[in-house]
Amino acid sequence: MKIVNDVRPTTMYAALARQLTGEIESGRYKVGQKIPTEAELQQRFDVSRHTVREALRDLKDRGLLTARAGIGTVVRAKGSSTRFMQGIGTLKELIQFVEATRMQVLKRRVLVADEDLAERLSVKAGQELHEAFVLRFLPKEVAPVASMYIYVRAEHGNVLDYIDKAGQPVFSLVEKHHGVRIVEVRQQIVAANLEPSEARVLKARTSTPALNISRQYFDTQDRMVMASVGLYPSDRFSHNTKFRIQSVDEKEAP
Amino acid sequence: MKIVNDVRPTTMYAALARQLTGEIESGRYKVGQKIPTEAELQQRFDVSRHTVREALRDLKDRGLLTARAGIGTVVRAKGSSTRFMQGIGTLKELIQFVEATRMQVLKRRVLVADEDLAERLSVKAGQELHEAFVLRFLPKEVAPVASMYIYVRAEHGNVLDYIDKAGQPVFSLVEKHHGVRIVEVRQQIVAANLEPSEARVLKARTSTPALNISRQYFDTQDRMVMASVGLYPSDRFSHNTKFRIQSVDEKEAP
DNA sequence: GATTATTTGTTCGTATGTATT
DNA sequence: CAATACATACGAACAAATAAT
Repeated sequence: MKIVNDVRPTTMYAALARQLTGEIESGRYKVGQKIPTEAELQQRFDVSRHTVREALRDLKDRGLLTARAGIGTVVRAKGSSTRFMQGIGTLKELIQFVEATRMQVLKRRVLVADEDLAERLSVKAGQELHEAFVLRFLPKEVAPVASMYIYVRAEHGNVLDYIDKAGQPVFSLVEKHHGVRIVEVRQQIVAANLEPSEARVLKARTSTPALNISRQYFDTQDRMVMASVGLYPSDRFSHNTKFRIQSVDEKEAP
Repeated sequence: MKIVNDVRPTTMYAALARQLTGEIESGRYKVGQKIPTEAELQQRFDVSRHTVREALRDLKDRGLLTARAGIGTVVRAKGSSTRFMQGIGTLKELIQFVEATRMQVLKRRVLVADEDLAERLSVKAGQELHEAFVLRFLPKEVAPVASMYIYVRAEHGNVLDYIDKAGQPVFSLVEKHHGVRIVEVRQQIVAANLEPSEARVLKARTSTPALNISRQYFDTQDRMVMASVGLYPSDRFSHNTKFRIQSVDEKEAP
């Protein structure tokens, strides 16, 4: 089992992005201040302007920088601590949610994805999958916060043996046990009404409104590694997000 | 190149992105299938490869495409306008959503927030507010994607005169007209069932499940500047978020 | 299994446009 | 009007991943 916690950048713009991120976090460039121009960065790191722009694009996408023609590129926020629009903090929330709840496995089975399921989980039809049907509970509650189906590929099926014991998200179990790295998570939220059978296991009334939250986890090869489809009754769960923005208009000098 | 929508792109890659989006939505390229190679697109539209890649990058960012070296570029999802409107997980998406829909104002009134509303909107009870009840439509659709109540403080009430004309988010109208700066957005999603009256204006069936999405916009003084409470029927709207995970270098402050 | 062709990914160079000072 | 700085767009070349021979 090989854990590739590969932090060393593989491309030049990734390296540059990392370097700049560090300089922002370390306070060399402060929030509200301008960073050097593209031309200056180009000289300083001896790369082409295109490479500089790719790196800057990365930081912009992550909400750390904003650029305006004629002005320059301004630090919008400094990394890790705050939450940004890109969902960086949302993943942390996801992990926190998992760690704050306990899980009870009700059913297990092995199945082959038909057209419909394959479509919903972003796998090819015919893919063999292991499925677990679980309930999630808050610490002292008797009624579950959510019911959910969890799917992993057949070759990773054994992780489902541990999911109710390890107090960590299923996706990190797969990462640790099988050396894959999750790189992207896609989440879809739709509204639903509880069917009688669903209401029963959730100890809720039939046709209570609920959030249907599906998540799919992808590795570096864009392969679906894990998926979950959950029902969260509206009286027990709400989905909250907070975006911090800083629209840049002007700034006082230091 | 024929552009159907009333939003005219300002740059070539934006035009190309729009064109490709349309071809995916119209079913010319289906989910799971490959689109033409970059070289072919370059020829077909007579632009440089750089321009093609910028357009493809846009679609990838919006989750419609995924590309892999050696394989090609594959349609991952067929975007918005057919059935689902993509939801808002980032500020960029919020602005895109607003620009892609048109707004119809049904009612206006002035009111004073009682305990309950004040609580829900994060203002003090007694605050005077201007309210607009609006519908949001996708281009060419007759049934609205959403109904929503929009609230602004009394001193900014006049912006509600422009919200159906300016093709921009209400919060940026407030920013421009009154010189405030929105710094934080809080969003809450809960599941709901449509009441008969709500179903009527939305042209939907009663007790259709729907997402109830509330957003509150705060300025630098942490003052609620604007708020909205919307109902999004589940057959017309889903809330999609994508987060990319990068190496968690996990160094803690002492 | 090795080689080759195909396709996206990265990197360089250059020029022009647009917004701001 | 001129200088500055980012935005867009053209061109070219090689690398890396994959599929086909």
